[in-house]
Amino acid sequence: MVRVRFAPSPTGFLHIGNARTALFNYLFARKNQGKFILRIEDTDKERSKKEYEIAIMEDLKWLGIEWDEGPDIGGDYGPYRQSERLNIYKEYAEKLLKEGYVYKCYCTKEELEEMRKTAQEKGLPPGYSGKCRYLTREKISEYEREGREFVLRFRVPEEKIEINDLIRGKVIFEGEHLTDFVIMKSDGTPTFNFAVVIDDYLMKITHVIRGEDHLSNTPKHILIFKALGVDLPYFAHMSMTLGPDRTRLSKRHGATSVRAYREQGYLPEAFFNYIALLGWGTSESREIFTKEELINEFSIERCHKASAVFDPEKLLWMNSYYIKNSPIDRIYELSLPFLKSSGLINGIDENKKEYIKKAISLEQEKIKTLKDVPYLIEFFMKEPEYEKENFDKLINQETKGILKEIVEIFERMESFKREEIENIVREFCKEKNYKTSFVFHPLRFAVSGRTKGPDLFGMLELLGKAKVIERIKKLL
RNA sequence: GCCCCCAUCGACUAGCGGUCUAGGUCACCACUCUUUCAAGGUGGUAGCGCCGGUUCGAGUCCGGCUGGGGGCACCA
Repeated sequence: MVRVRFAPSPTGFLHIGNARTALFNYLFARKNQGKFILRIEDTDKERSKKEYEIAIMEDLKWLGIEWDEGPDIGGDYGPYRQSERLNIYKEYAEKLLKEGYVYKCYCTKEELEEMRKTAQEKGLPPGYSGKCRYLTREKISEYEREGREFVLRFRVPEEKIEINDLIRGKVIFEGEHLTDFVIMKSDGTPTFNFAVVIDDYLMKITHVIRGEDHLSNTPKHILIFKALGVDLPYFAHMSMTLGPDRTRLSKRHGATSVRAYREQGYLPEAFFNYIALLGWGTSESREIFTKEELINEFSIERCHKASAVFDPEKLLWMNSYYIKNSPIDRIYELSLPFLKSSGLINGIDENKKEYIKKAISLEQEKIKTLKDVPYLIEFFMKEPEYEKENFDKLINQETKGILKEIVEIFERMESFKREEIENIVREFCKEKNYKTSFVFHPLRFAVSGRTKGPDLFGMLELLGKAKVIERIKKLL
């Protein structure tokens, strides 16, 4: 049984790069009929916030990434919040201490700082020198008497460590480049490197799929797995998500949280689809996939080794593509929050529902994000404002005359259907020998206050005879 | 500084030794459709980082260089 996990730390909103990691794990789990587990890595007490934990879960759900085990729904291998597993880490740390895999280190911040400096000068990694590795009994009791705090460090052996990465193949690290690292902090909480291993082991994780930034940490994890005497999971280190300047995508690059895109009016399925294409692709370079298709097509072997630049432009295109191809009911529902916050509508007015839906559908092909909707249909809901520049360009004695005649024609019409309006207006142009555009443009402007907009006749029909006539007359 | 990973159009990618005069998508440009704006259609600009090898033959295999990224914390 495949078991994978996504383990975010709740120090901010769900980041695009993390969302992609979650997605790949999710796809892999579903593809293999396995379990997808959500674990919250909140051992950093300073930066972890409950509200971010909630936000991350909300955004995952919004994306359609649902988990089988997690802090909110539980599971057989809980708890799923690291802050609630502290005694577990302590237990295993003591076991490793007893067995000699780790030792107590009493070094102070200053001593460590000094060590880093000299190590750097010697061309060694800026890590730990092993000072406390073989302390004498006397020295230990002396430190204890002083009341010095200690951390637990892993005794790194000088041996080759080999990773068989599912994406990268064989990766070899020389043990000598690793220095003794901390597994338990002086406050009794585990470090990330220790907690992941304990959790992955106890939660029976079979495949560790995570970002490439963890590749260099993996030797440490392997060392701990070995010290524990347990089997290694499979490792798969996926490429990073970069900003346009090819550095790791971060706040500097603007909107990098899933939440921001959600609030900007992106559809979850568009975001889901786009992000799957970052560092992964099919042999046909297909672009559009449903969630089910993605689950079907996904394979870890097709994951790219090279990192991928996040391209908001392409996401925008994909979003508009999904909007164009979604049923109007869905677009309507998704647009409601945006219509409300723009003040265009208050509650859900059932009477207006069909009207709004039609308005949206007239503009559907033009919507790039849901946030565009209020502006695009605004003039269907309230009186237009006439911009002076266009007014001067389009409304003059001659066009006023034309509009007057049009009003008269409209007034004589019994019904006011798109086809009829178009026929009658075109006929009018022909009779009077006007170029159609010479009539259409002022007409559009008169009823909508805009020079751009949806299909003119569809717009007139939806607005309705009375409204159309009223608006034109008001202008004359 | 040391270690690790990576390298096809501006971006995402297809390509797993000959079928590549390197294909698709976004963006860009032109044309087209048209009542505006879009959308759509058609076409176009643009790429195998460099140097050596291996081979009858290299984008594809190997090595080096260069370039980019990541890691080396009592952050995760």
